[in-house]
Amino acid sequence: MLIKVDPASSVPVYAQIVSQVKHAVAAGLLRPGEYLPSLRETAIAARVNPNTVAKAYRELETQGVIRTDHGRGSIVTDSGSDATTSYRLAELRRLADQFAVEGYHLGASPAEIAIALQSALNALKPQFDSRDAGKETPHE
Amino acid sequence: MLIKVDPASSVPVYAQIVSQVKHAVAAGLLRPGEYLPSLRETAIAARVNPNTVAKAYRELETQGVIRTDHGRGSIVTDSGSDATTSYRLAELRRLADQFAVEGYHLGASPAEIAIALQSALNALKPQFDSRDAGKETPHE
Amino acid sequence: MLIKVDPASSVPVYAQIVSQVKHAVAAGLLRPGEYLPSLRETAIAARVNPNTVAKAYRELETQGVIRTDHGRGSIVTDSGSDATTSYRLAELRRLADQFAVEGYHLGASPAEIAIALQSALNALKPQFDSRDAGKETPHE
Amino acid sequence: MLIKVDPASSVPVYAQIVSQVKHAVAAGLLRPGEYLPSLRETAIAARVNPNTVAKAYRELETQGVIRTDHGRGSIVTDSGSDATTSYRLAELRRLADQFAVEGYHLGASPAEIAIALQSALNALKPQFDSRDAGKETPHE
DNA sequence: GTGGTCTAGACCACC
DNA sequence: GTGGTCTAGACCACT
Repeated sequence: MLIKVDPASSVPVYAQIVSQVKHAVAAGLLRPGEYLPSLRETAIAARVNPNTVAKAYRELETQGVIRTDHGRGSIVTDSGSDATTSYRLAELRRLADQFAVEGYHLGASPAEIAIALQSALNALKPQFDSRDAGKETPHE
Repeated sequence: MLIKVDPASSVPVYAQIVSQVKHAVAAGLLRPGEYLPSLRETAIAARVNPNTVAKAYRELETQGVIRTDHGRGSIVTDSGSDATTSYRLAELRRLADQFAVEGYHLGASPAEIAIALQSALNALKPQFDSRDAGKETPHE
Repeated sequence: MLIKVDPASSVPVYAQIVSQVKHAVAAGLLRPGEYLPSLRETAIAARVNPNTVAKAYRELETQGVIRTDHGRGSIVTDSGSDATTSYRLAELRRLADQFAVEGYHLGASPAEIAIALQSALNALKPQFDSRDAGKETPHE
Repeated sequence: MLIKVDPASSVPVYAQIVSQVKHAVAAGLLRPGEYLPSLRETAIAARVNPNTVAKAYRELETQGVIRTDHGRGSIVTDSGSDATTSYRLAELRRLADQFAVEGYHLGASPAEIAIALQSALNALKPQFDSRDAGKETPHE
């Protein structure tokens, strides 16, 4: 779990950390139940202030990706949001729309856009599989 | 071309305007060559400070979506980015990856994610078609 | 709207501010639509660091008591939580239970406890009335 | 006497234990003179560090709810605070006020709030009765 | 003017 | 050891 940050970027450092942790979880580099590196550890590794990491971890907690036990550390909890289905689908549609529009303005064709997504989904396939197995067929 | 803005959102007002104009262009509500509503008009309609709209228009100009003729107004120029192909594909891949990860954390399945995208692309199909016709068959 | 803070208290300063703003709203000293004093103003008045006030305001925002417009300030929004009824009742019951237990351990009788509550509710009566009027009989 | 703890809660684990013991006493699950489960027992049952339980018991002793006999265990002593009447009433009023304000922000009506309290008091009625009998009619 | 981000560093609470 | 609170002060983004 190695976090790298670009302090010159316009996207806030804490948001970069949030994004990287979410990617790591989705990519299976961090598994549910596993501890995240401690605040200070991450702060040193990423060469940022511990407060900044704290803010990122707080944000991850409100998003339901991790859970923090005071005095012990932060644990990956994620196995899908527990939001209502209707909210999830609406949100998904919103993100899809945004992605499609960005693709359009990049000059890509619908086919190119769809292929790019397939490629991204394939890269995450193992995580989807193991999660969905845990959810839908717990009888194994 | 009606612009609505949520001042309490964490995404800056000017960025909301940028995003809405880009959506309008991608959706064909604003066509290349057409004038945007004037800065002042937009400011009143959206109940925001004219400076904020000015910033949004400036940003759109930087992104190559519109062109501003001093004293006359702003015209839609966009018909796809003129960035290099390799940059476009890399950027597209980055966006796709991000979309896939967000979908994962929302608890959606790969199929649901792909379907959401198809649905969004279909909604924009007319724009893609007319643009691609203009691009690929200039022999007309 | 005067905020006072006891830095020696075991309850965090930011939580003291949250509590005082909520009391002020419930008491009608701050009315929906009104601006809160700015971060810096409050920080100076309460003799605390602006960051501490910022944390309090952020917390009030997540609780739905205020709404913050970037660059403009924070506005009182509260006219009752928009949580689901079942959640509200469960939460209310939890708080009531806690209050009753505390009363027991203070050595108070059930009658004393009920009277103390009536007294507190009476003090807030005008606020309840105006809110409920706005909600239930908007035909006036 | 079964203690359950949520390590991810923002209220400290030791405070959760304190609160639960107080509830148990108020609810009559633990009666004056009775022994609490041993420190170690509780630690194992609640899956927490024995030091944490020790801190909770120390706090309960300070509050006058239990008494610890070295080497023998902890006994419930509580049958109401021995604070002065004026302090008790002031404290009660403070708690009532806080409860009323929280109820207001939850969107509840005064009637709903009062009813929630009655319901909570009724659940504790047997304890109040037996305690008050012991206090007010020691002539038996 | 407003609030937001980040840093540096002290001190505390919890386990 | 862990995370949480608070301060001081710089700098930025938004309106």
